[in-house]
Amino acid sequence: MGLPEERQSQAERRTRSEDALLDASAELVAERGVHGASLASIGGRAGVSRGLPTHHFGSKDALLARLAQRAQSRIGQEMQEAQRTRADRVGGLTALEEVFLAVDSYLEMFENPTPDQRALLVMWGSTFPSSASVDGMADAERRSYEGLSRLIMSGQQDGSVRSDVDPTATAVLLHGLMRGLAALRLTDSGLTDMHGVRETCRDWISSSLSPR
Amino acid sequence: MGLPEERQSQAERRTRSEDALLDASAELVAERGVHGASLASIGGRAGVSRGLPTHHFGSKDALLARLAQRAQSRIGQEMQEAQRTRADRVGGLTALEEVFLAVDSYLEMFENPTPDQRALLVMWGSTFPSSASVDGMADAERRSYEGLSRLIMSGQQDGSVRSDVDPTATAVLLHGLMRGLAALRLTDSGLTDMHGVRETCRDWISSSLSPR
Amino acid sequence: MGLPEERQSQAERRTRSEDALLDASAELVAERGVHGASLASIGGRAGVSRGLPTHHFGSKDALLARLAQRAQSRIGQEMQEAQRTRADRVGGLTALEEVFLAVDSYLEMFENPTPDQRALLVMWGSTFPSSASVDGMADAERRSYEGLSRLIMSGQQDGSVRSDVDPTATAVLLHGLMRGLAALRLTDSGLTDMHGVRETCRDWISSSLSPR
Amino acid sequence: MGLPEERQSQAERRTRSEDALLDASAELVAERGVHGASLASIGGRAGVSRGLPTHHFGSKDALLARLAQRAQSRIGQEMQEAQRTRADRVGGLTALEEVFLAVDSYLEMFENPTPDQRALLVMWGSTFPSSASVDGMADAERRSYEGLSRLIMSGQQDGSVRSDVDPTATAVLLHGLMRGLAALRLTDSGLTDMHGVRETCRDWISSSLSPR
DNA sequence: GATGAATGAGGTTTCATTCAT
DNA sequence: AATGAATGAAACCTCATTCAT
Repeated sequence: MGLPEERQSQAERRTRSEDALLDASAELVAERGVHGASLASIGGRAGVSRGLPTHHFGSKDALLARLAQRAQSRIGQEMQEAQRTRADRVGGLTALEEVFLAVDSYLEMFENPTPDQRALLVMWGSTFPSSASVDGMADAERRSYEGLSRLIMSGQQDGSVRSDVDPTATAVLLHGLMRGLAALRLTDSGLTDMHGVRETCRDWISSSLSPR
Repeated sequence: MGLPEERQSQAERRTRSEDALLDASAELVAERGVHGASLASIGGRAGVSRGLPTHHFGSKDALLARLAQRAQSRIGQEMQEAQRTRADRVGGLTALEEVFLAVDSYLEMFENPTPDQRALLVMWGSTFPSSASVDGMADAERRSYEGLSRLIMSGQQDGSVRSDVDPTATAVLLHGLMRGLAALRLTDSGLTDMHGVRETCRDWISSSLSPR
Repeated sequence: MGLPEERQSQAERRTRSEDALLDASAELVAERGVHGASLASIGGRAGVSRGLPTHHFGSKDALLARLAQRAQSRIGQEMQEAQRTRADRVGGLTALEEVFLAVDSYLEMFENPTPDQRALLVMWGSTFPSSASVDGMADAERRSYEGLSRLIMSGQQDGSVRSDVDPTATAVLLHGLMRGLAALRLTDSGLTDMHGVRETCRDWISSSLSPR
Repeated sequence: MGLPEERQSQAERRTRSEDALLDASAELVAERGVHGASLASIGGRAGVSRGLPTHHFGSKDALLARLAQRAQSRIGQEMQEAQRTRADRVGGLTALEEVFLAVDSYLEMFENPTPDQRALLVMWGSTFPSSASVDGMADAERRSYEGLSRLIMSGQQDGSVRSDVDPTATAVLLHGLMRGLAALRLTDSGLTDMHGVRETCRDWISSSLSPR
């Protein structure tokens, strides 16, 4: 009620198109990389015309930025979901347990990554050249690292993390570990024992951060 | 003696040309990425003609493969050098100390990476898409991971590494950690405290792998 | 009275929309040229939808033709106005005085041209290529030239113009002079002394056409 | 002698290509306008590939600038030629006679304009929009107008031009007249009596500038 | 009457590669 | 061995136009 039906229909059509385009983009970026995913191929895979991607998003950069944004927000939701599920089961979580869970649920995703997740990592890889960037990527990376840093500091306050670790360096290390492992998983599909790696991760975090 | 001088200088000139081209390639790949480094720009940066890169290497893929190869071998040499230097100073190294050193000297490189080192990581980033590859990259990655794995197993034999760790999973973890941290350094030039991260790394390895 | 009020307001709204679109078109054609003025930008500048220009005028060519027509008719009215004003002040005008006035009032317009006037000249400039045309432009140009020609002939009859001038060639000359000077004014906004040029024009016409 | 033959051949080939491309550009700009002359069509008309125009000139703007430059220099040469021929015949020319000749030889060109000449005028027409320009056009126009202005002043010194005319305003007027008449010739190919117009021009200049 | 989603042709530009010199 | 002229495919983007709402 409120809006005339036609309006809704137009908006719906637009939303549907955009979602289809972002889905297609995610697949193609995951398969062929940022550069290999041409706007024409994206249109084709989405079942629309070659010109629609530009028409809707204005430019390829804008499309990629939107894709990154969507993937980041979905990953964030999934990780919050994992936190909530776990908290419901075992009651309150210590900060250290939250660190565990953050790393572990991230790695779990990459056992069977969705196109969005793969695409996001591919886009991350495409930002290694010094003059390259994907809009919104740097910010999201910083947020991720800062979140870890805060978590560690609050762990030092609630006693679940040793007080003599450097929160900043530790956050960088965890961040690098997560991205690096996820990337290895993408490049080496023969890396089947991701599960064992996740366990080892947990042990490392425990032995390095738990109070003796 | 042996070859006529003229011949020698021909070969020398060729070698010099190739090195200049690879140097230029490394810089440009580091700056603009694999795709952004055009053969024409490589020729230009090397101070030679547009056609020479193709003439020498046959194709862009071949040039990139050669660049990857050179960078890998240089990095390998530098790491062996570090091992040797250290061994000379303190006598024999335990396997665990070799692991320390492998990770630490790798991270040290990326405090001030050469164009070769940056380029190699950029090329690694460009292999994240499922259908992408740089010739020789996958093999080198596997060798790196297998070397770590062997090192850990020999550490379990010489007693410097706890016997209950999984060598495979641990090698993957270390490998991912190295690549991930190096990549973070490239993407976030504000990441100034790489030194602190290296120390934290040593602590993690120690508390996770040393016998209690 | 007559039409129901609703009908009238519908028609009025349509007229207002069209005028707004033509105003926007004039501005954009003056700024960016015939090709640079896209239908979408015209809709945007007029504060309506992207689709309305096509909806109202059917095609871009038709819109441009309407714009040309409106601008021509406005310019014609303004010049007639000038004639009438002058005639009221000094009584009857000789044909030579009418020629003076035609040229002078045209040039006066281009001291501070309206978007319509600029746009019309821009459209004239876009007809220089041999295969180009703007509907209605050629006819209007011919009418302008023929009017001048007739004026000169009637000047020869009323004695205000020398009898040995060629009316046709003179009309062409005057026509070219008007367009050329207006165009210079558009391309060289530093051409500040249009006023002096107008005076010089009057002198030229006088010394070339007045009986000795 | 001097350069090795191969070098010459390469350079020759390049020169030939560029000339062919500029010739084709002139034709197509004259026919279809600056915008209608696509790089692909230029390549096609020149009998080379679609990509060559950009390859040689870098961009469409650069190509147009080169075309304008070539046309301007050719026109300049042709007008100097006319001056020289005339001076040889009748001995020294007064400044007023040089003005005559400048205007007359320019108009003579446009009785049967070459593609270069047509193209240059078409490019001039494409600069009427306020945000449009062709590199080098504005400068050339200013030089043309300044040359006329200087000519008139020197006519006032040698006594061939009346001392009470304003050299600046007169130069503007002549410049506008030349451009305007040439443009009329282009737009109205039915304007057959260009010859009569040229004579009328001479009379106007004479009666307006000659001392009484 | 009006909107704006969608199409697809066409434009400029970049670039790896081929080849004559 | 080396140059650079030439090709042609493919990329991104703009835009007039069509059409469902």
